[in-house]
Amino acid sequence: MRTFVVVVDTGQFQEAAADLSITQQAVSKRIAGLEKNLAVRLFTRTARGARLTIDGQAFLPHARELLRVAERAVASVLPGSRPLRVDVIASRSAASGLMRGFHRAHPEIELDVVMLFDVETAVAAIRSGAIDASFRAVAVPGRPLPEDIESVWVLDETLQLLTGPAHALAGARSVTVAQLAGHRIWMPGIVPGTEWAAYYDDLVAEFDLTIEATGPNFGSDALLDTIADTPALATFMGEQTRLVWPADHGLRRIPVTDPMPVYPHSLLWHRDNPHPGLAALRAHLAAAAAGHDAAGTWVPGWAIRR
Amino acid sequence: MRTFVVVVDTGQFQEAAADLSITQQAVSKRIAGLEKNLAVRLFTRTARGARLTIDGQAFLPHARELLRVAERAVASVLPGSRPLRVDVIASRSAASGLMRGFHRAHPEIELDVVMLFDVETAVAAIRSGAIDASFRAVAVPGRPLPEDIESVWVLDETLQLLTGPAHALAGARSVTVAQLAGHRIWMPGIVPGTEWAAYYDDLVAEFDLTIEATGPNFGSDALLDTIADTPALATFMGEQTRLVWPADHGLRRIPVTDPMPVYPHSLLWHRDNPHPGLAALRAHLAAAAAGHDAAGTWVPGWAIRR
DNA sequence: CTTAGTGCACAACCTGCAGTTGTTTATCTT
DNA sequence: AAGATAAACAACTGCAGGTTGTGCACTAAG
Repeated sequence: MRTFVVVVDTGQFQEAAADLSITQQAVSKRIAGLEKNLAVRLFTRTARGARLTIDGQAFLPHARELLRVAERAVASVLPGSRPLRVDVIASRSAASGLMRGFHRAHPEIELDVVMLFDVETAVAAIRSGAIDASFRAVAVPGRPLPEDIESVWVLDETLQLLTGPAHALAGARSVTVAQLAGHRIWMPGIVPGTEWAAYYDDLVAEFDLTIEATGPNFGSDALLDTIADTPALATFMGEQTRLVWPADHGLRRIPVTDPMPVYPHSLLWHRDNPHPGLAALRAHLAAAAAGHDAAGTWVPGWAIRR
Repeated sequence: MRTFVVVVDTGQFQEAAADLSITQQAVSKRIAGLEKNLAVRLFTRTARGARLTIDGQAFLPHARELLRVAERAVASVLPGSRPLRVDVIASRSAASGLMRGFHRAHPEIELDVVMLFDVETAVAAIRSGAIDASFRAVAVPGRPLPEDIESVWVLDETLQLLTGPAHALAGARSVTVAQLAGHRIWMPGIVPGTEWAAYYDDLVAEFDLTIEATGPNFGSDALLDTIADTPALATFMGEQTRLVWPADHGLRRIPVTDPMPVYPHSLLWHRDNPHPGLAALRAHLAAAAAGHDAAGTWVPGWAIRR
C-alpha cells in the first residue's frame, strides 16, 4: 500500500523506488503483486511514468486512509506522546458516556479506552504510566490512595430496576429497596473480585436482596432478551446507560428509592502526569459535573465521594 | 493484524491457529513479530490462553479499524457490488460540493470520486461500467450523446472574480464582462483539451479577454497566496466553492454580470446501470435542484442545459 | 503430591517469495 | 535515426515465514 501511494505521489516507479530505497524492479514487482491480488490494473504505464487508472483513482483514498489508520495504530502503543489512555469500569457505565461526550467536545484529542480489573490494577497502571486516568469508585480513607495519585468525584450513576412487561413490579412508578427483597435480580458478567462485585455484595448484605451474579456475559442483547421474556427476573442498570433498545420488548425502567442506590465515579490520575489531554479531560469533567446532592442515596460503606 | 484480532477473539493462540489454518507456532511467531515491531507486549500468556495487556487493549480498536479499512479498499475495486463511482470535473467544482451533500444525506452509500480527462473519456468509462455517473457540461445536440447515455441538467455554477486587496477592481461591488478586457486573469492547472479549457477559450474569443491558463497547479493555497499578493492578477472561481479561506489576505469575491458566466453541470449515466446508489443520487439531485433561470447568463455555444 | 492435560515458546529445518543485478522493450525527444 | 527515459522480463539469492519436533510452565483432578 505504501509503495502504491508513493508511486502515485511521485508519478513514476523509478522515483518511488528511490524514495523507498529499493530498486525500480522491486517497485514494479510490488505493484504487479498488488494488481494481481486485486485483479485490477491500478496504473497505466507510459513512457514518462505511471498514471492512475480509474480503478486506481478509486483505490487511492482508501490506501491513504489505510496508512493513516496504521500510523494511528502504531502511535497508540508508542511510548512518549501517545493518545490519552483512560480506564473505564465497564463499557456500559456512565464513565463511557462521559468519554464519548469528551470525544465529541475535543475530537482533536486522540483517545484510547481500556477496561482494567479493579482499583488496585488501575492505580498500579496509573503509577507505571501505562494509563493516564481511570474512572473508579474511590476506596475508604482507611486504605487511602497513594500520595502520588489524585482523584476527584465526577458523578453518581443512579441504578434503576429493569424489568420485562410481565414482571410483578413492571407497573410500579418507583420501588423501594425494601420492596426488592425476595425478587430475583440477575446481573450476569459481574466478575468476582471487582468493585462491581463488592458493590452488589454490600447491597445484598445491607438490604437482604437476592442478586444472582452467575453466568457469563453474552452481551446486552442477550441480557435484554432474557429480562424481557422472564417474568421472575429483573436487573439493575445505570440511569444514563443508552442501549440499543429493542422495539416491542416492553422493557420498563423503574426508579429505586429509600435509599436510591448510586455508583459513585471518581477520576483518578497521577499527580505528575504531563499529558495535555489529561488537563483537557479534567477541565471537561469539571465543567460537566452537575451539583452534588448525596441526600437519600446509598453507596457502599467503603466508597467515598469527594 | 488479522492474526492479532483472531487471537483476541478466540482468546488463545491454538484456536486462532485453527481458525487461520496455520500452526500454533506460526501464530506465536506472528504475534512475536508484531510485538517486536511495536516494541510492546500485546498479550500476557497464561496457562489457559492469552489475555490482552493494557497496550493490547489500546491497540485492538485500531487493529479492527485497519481491517475494516482494508476490506473497504478491496471492495472499492471489486467488480460486482462495488461503491458508487462518480466522476467530477474538478475537486473544487460545485459537483464536488453536491457529492459531499449527497454523502451527508446518505452516509450509508459507499462512494468513490474520480476525475477523468474529458467528456469523451467519461462517456467511454460510463459505457464500459468503469464509473457509474459523471458530472459534465453536456455537448451540443449536433454531436449528441450516445443513445444509451442519459443525462439531466443539475445546476449552473456561477463564476465570480477573485482578486487581492490591491487589485484595480477590488473595490467594485460587481463587474461586467466588458470591464474585464485588458485585465490579466490567471487560471493555472487548466489542462488543454479538457472542457474547462474549451470553456475559457470560448469566453476569451467572445469577449476579448486575456486568460492565462499556463503553469502547473500548485494547489489552491498557492493560487490564493499569489492572487492576494499580485495586484495585476485575478482569477475565476465558482460561487459555491468553499475553500480554506486564508485569514488576513484581503481576498475579494466579485460577481460578474452582463452576462453572468456560468458553468452548466449535468449528470450523465448509463441507461441500464442498476446500481442502487445511482437511483439515490438522481433522486437526491432532483430534490436539491432549484429553479432554473437562464436569463442573463452565458454558456459556450456548444453547451446545452436540459 | 502426583499425574495428566493444556497451551505457548524454542530449535532446527525447509520452501518460496521479495529483493537483487543484468538486460530487453517501448515510447518519447531531438 | 539516435539517444534518453521508464518499465518489464529473466535469473539468481537470502531470508522471512512457514513447518515439525520438543520442552516448559501452569492448571485441574484424584
